[in-house]
Amino acid sequence: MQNQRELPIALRRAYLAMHRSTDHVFAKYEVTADQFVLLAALSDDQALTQRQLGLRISSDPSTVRAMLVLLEKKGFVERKSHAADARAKTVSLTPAGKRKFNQLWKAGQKIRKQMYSALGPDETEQFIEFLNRITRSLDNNRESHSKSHTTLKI
Amino acid sequence: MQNQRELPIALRRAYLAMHRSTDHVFAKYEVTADQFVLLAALSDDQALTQRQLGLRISSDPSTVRAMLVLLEKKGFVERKSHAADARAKTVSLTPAGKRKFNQLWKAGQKIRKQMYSALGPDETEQFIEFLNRITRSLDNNRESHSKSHTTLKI
DNA sequence: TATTGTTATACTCTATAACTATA
DNA sequence: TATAGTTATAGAGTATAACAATA
Repeated sequence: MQNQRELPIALRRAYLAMHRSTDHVFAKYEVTADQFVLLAALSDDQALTQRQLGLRISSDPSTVRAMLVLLEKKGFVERKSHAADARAKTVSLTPAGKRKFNQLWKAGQKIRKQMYSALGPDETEQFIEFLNRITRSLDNNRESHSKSHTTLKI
Repeated sequence: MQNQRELPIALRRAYLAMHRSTDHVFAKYEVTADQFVLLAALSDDQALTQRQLGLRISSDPSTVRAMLVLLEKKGFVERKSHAADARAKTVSLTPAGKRKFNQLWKAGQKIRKQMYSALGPDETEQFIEFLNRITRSLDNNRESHSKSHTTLKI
């Protein structure tokens, strides 16, 4: 184990560089990088419950709600009560939300290209695997703190 | 270039996992993960100016100031006017700040160990290099937007 | 003229705890 | 009893723009 600081610092720097570049590019579309991540999660599926959405984007229920309220105001998402479970709400993109997501996807192209071109194809694959291993190693940690290991059926 | 979402998402997840685990562990010490990063930057050197500190921890001048105000209130850092440059201020750890940093360093040991043990020694080195390449590829982008390329003499 | 830092301000994300309604 | 989501509340980090003092 080399210098014990290097890895965390490098991870932080890379993430922040990505996050801020993204925020910067998306500023004129009036959407944050985090909101984009939320829209992207919804663009995959027809609809998700708030809880599912929170798991996808690694955010708290109350954080998810705060974000949804902002995005609802802008008209990009809509919430309906879930057909089968009256406690739950399903979240989905509005047509305007889909258009916005497509815009953002294009606007973000340059950044993604920069990131991918920093690594060769094999390296990219390996890099992603490393990231996922890091994530798993830390998630194992948090399991012992969280209550429900049950309903992770995403 | 495979699925264009995978890399950014994996990077985000890994960073957030690290950041939140760290925040969680440090909560009882009443220091955030970001504040820890600032203290760590100061623990290397005798003193830094606020501007230098901002470059180290990838933060805005006004963000740095906000963080320093909080840490000053807790008695962990002190600011003095710079001997040679009356505009600048030098920031350094107080004795209490050094003690706190040492505490935090120990408290964070488990998380660092988890991260490093997810990768072998060679993999770790490679992973850090990949991260740095990603960072550089994005920083090149931002150069064109920022004013001063001159004084990056850290 | 350029740079260091401050101030005022505002916004997003985050988190906790108590709560309602439903399962 | 457990779960989905809300509410109230608070705090941290972030960023911008105008500013004073100094280089």
